[in-house]
Amino acid sequence: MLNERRSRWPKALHDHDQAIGSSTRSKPRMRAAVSTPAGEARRRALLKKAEEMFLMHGFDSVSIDALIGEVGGSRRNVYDTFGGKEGLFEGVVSNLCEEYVRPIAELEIAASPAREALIDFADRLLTCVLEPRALALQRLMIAEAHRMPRVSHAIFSSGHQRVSTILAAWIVERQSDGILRADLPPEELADSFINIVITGAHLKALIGLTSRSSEPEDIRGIATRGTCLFIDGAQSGAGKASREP
Amino acid sequence: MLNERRSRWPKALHDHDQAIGSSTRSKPRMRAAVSTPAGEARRRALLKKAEEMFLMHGFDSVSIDALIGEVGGSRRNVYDTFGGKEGLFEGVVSNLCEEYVRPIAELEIAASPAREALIDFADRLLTCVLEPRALALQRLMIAEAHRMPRVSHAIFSSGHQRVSTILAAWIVERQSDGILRADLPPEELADSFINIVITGAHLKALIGLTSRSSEPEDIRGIATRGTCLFIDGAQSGAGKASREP
DNA sequence: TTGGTACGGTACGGTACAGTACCGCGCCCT
DNA sequence: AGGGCGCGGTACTGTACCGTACCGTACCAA
Repeated sequence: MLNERRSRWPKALHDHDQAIGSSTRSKPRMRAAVSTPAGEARRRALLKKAEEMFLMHGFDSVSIDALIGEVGGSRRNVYDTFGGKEGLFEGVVSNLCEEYVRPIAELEIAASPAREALIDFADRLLTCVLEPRALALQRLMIAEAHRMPRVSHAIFSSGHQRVSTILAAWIVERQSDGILRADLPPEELADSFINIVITGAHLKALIGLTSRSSEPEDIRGIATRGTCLFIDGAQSGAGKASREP
Repeated sequence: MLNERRSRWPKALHDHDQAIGSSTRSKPRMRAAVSTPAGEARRRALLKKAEEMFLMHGFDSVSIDALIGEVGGSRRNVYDTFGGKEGLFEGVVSNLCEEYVRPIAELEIAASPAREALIDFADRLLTCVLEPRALALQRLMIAEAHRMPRVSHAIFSSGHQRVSTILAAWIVERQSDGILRADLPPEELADSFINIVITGAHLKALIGLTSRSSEPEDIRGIATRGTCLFIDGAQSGAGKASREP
């Protein structure tokens, strides 16, 4: 039916790995996990190069032969270390996700002044999101969503959820300070802010439509302009003529 | 090196197709273009099924055998009619692009009242963009951007450019009416509007993060809320405290 | 009727890849 | 020093697919 390489792969290596040292048969050549420091170094080298190649070309277009040709070593080693191509891919994606999500989860917003705090927040968030590796990872997740739907979903929603929560908490306080209008729920304001400031540039960059953004000054400009418009619409006292029950 | 099936394909069929009926040699079995009405019907059936399968699974994961298995006929016919798998793909994508871009290019905005006109515009635009087939096409373009960068680029930029132009023209008039603030360039306001109202939902839908949007009432809600915030920030008289030279 | 044409079915050639088996070398530990 | 283990290199097996060649058949026109 469909191409979908995976259909050819046997379920080996993980269905009957009850014992390693017992060796009831001769020697099934089932090498143990990484032990040697040299092995660990090779493992890291494989991961590093595989990461680069997967990010650049996607899962299907990278063959283990090509990887071996770049980083050296033998195919056998890849299978023993990662359990196959998918295992390698999962290792790569796992590392990348952690690397991508951490700085976003650690973002904070200064309490005041509101405008500068928001601009700064948007600036740092945009910088995280528009990082070339981050963009490549997200393209990879979109392209390979059918292969790992859970992870693909998680990486986007966790990032967005986290940011939205941080921002909504900050907005609640600004609302009680009387700085931001209180007639809109903080979650909606947070999402609007993200949409205004982040998502446009994000989508353009994902698609590759952007000419040369992701330069720090461009990011600063996007953050500043978006924040201004948002504050004008969200500050206390706005909404006199445009809201209806 | 890399998988990239295309590297195996010869350049045939389009490099030396000077004459069809001349047949200086015996019979190279180069069948003519579609002539029979039955042939046309089969051609359309092939396009239709190929479109569905490409949209669902992407280029690489659809084999001509699978297509033939679904729609009947022989592989030979596909090669004679479309000149190979890539020709078939281009035909599919070409049809889809036209179908996708036309309603967007035909969008218009009522002159007034501003709020309702914007909401209505956003509503119709969102409806176009969030159409399941449109989303599938865009995912396909993202996934296959390396195969047809020109088309992939064009479909996004033409849509965005067109919308931005329409909107900017409308904004200019509202600015001269004194309804919208005139201290910001209309293009910037137009892009901000698109970001607020369209892009967030668009990106979420592309990624598949959205739970059940693209229902008409959801789209209406997104359009309404986004437009309200935009108008509050963009209407004349806003920006008293947040802009700086 | 007869010849040609359009088309379906099958087989073939060629390529690429995943995963496995086997051989042999060098290093480390005992 | 010696044996085992880790590991690289190569060959092999099996699968999938693209593109083409060949053959047989149904249908249409002269």
